[in-house]
Amino acid sequence: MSDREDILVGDFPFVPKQERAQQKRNALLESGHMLFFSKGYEHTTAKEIAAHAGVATGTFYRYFSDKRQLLMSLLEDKLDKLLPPEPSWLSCDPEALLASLLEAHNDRLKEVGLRRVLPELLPKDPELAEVLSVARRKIHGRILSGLKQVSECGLTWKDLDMDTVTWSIMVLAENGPDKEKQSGKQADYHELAKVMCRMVFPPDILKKLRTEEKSPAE
Amino acid sequence: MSDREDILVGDFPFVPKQERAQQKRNALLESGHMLFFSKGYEHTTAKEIAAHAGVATGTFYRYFSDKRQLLMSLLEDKLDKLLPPEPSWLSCDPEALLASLLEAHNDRLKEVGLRRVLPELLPKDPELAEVLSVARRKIHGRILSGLKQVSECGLTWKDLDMDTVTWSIMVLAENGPDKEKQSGKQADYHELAKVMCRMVFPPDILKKLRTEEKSPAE
Amino acid sequence: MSDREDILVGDFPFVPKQERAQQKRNALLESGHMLFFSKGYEHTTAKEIAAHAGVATGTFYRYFSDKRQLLMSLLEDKLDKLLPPEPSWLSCDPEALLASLLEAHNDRLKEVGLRRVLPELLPKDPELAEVLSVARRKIHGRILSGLKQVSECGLTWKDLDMDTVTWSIMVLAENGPDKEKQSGKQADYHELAKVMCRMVFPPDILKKLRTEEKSPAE
Amino acid sequence: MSDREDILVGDFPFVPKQERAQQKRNALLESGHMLFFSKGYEHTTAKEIAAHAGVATGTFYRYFSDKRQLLMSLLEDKLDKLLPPEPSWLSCDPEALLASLLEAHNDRLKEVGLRRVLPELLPKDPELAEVLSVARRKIHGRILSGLKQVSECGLTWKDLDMDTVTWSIMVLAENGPDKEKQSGKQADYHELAKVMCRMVFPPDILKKLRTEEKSPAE
DNA sequence: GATGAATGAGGATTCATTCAT
DNA sequence: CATGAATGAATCCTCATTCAT
Repeated sequence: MSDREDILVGDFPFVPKQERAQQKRNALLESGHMLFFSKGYEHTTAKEIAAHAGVATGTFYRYFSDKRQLLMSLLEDKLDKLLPPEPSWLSCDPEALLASLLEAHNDRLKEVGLRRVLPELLPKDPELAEVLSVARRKIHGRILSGLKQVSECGLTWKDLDMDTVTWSIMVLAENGPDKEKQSGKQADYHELAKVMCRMVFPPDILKKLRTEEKSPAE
Repeated sequence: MSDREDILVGDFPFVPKQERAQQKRNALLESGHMLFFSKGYEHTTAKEIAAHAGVATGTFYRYFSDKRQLLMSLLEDKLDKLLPPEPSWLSCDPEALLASLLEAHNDRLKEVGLRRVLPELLPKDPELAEVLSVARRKIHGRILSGLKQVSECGLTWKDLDMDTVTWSIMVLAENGPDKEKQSGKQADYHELAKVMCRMVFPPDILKKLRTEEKSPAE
Repeated sequence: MSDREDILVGDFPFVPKQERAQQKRNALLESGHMLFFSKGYEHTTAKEIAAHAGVATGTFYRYFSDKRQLLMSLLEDKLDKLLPPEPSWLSCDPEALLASLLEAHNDRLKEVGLRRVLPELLPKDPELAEVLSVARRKIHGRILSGLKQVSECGLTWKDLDMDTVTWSIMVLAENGPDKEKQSGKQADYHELAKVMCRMVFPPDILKKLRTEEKSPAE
Repeated sequence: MSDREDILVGDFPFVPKQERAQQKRNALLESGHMLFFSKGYEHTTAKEIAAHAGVATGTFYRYFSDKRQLLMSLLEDKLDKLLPPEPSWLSCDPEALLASLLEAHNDRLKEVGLRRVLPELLPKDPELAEVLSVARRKIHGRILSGLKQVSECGLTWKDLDMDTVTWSIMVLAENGPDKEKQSGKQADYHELAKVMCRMVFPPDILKKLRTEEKSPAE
């Protein structure tokens, strides 16, 4: 890939094997993702994935031991990207924070893509279930840790269990945007953020937080 | 079927054909339900359902044209039972009301059983999606109508959109109890009810409601 | 069946079992015939035959040991009816005779109905093949015997083998009328009769025969 | 593929994929042909065909979408080979000509092999019927065209319809040789040729034709 | 005798996975 | 390493036949 190499070898297969391989692997992952999402896991054949990725059927099995493993690789990829950033409610407008939390949902569209296939597999695949469970616990933990910070400052409802609140936020965020077609009635982002904030902050405190948040900027 | 006959023949095999047939049909529905729930739709074969119901493979096809049709029958059965009763927040302790709403979830265990298979099929089956969508709209409408009553009395938060609140309640109720295994962290009923109430009522009004509710009993 | 019985029992199930049974048996045969003809043997189910005959599935098996046996019964019925009458070429206009031979084909429509299913079964069923073979030999024999009469009078071509001629007539008659759709070009009855006569009689003899034939009537 | 290569590599497994595939496809066609012929279409399973061709069940479906398609391919193959050569009655002994026409029957054994399954399928499969009809029309046309030549020279019977004669020849040729088992009485080639000639030529003309035909050779 | 529900073997077809080239 | 043909187990579904009522 260095200049010299280019000069020496010209255009000859200069893409290192590794790189080519990675390309193929990724193409397969992409194809798998898209096809699993659009047709479901069982209805997607290895042949299709390979064809869609532009490789031969057999090649699929050079990169993945089987269909399931491709799915697992997909999960590893995606689950990491799902982890929301450690939220710090105090440093910004809480509603704005939730905006980002819900915006993270855009990337979560992909996860939902995976959620599409999970119900199909979870009961048959305890390992998969475990992987997923771990991921959700991680997310839960991160949200909870943020809530605890504000909670310790006495800024949250005293009578609500932060654990339950955390769980509620998570569930609402997960089911929010794209479930619209199922419910017929879609939740709008802004209103949803307000409802979530209400679960966390008493109205007066929230008002103060939103005001203060502007001050530091001054 | 007359009284006398009953006395004379007791329970002797006189069950009418129709009844026998219904029994079998139900056995198949039951088996389908359980197997779809525990193994997923795709992983359940007609043969298995039949075997589990104690009949031969061919018998399955006497009662259902195929797996999908069994699922649809299951849905028709269950969806009706899912409709929560029109809630009247004023006539009782709101938290108690939510208790019942969440308790209705026990029956909903079955629905959740179905929900288990729905994500697997919804994208592939627009008809199914429509059926489900109608059902959810019905539920949403019923909850919302209850909220509007209290809202018109000025008892709810003025700054929250009741539609969004309705949707949140529905989602939380749906995902509540049995998702525990996926989230690792389970929501406890009582706390969940409190959170839900907070989305609807300002704390002082809720207190009043709960107190008043006792008065009539006095 | 006696008068007295009629008087005694009035209108009560007075159709003797035997008669009722015969009716059903015939209904089944009819239905079998029609369905085998229109859908083929393999594609016709016992259930269909029964339904079409207005009886229950099980009843089918009271009258016939199985589907095949119904077919055999059908054959016995039909094959007899196929036997053409002993032809006597001298007693009438040969072409008129062939008219009747070919007209007998109208009734043979039914046989052709059977021919429809035969190719399907012959290779699997040597017994059936034998039955059919016997029938064809019978027909062949009868035609041949007629030809021999005129042949012995020296009225036929001397250089043709009557056996072959017989066979040709039979084949042409069998494949004649209704095969039209397959050949696209249909044979017309009258012309076909002329061709057949040419295989048997020299033109001058035929002319004489047709003239003489009128004389006796005078 | 150069000469040298051939010499060097000999017959080493260099058979191109295509060739191997063709081999298999042909094996399947062969097996299908033989089995359809010996057991009938309905009684032959895809599995059997595959087994007989020495491949696995699934392989069958790589080459043919289903049983029916294999049959259609068979037809395409065979029907072309069935077309008899344009006959020219004047250039040779008519009976010799018919010899060849009937000898073409050897290849027709195969077609008859197909005819074996056709009656089974024709009524159920209009497309198949059409294909066959076209083929028969072609054959009919070719025979007729030959007859017209001699007819225009005034060499044929004046009172017979050449169309009907054509049709008769075709039918006799088609049903000739292998129907023996059904009729019990088989037509012998030579005699059959004589009968056919009689349908076309008056005896004296035929004699002349056969004599003339020798002169040119002198 | 009649009924029709139940049976289960059997055929068509698909697809994950392997392996010779 | 890539290829894609081959495999054959597994599924869906049908239907001839039986048998309890």
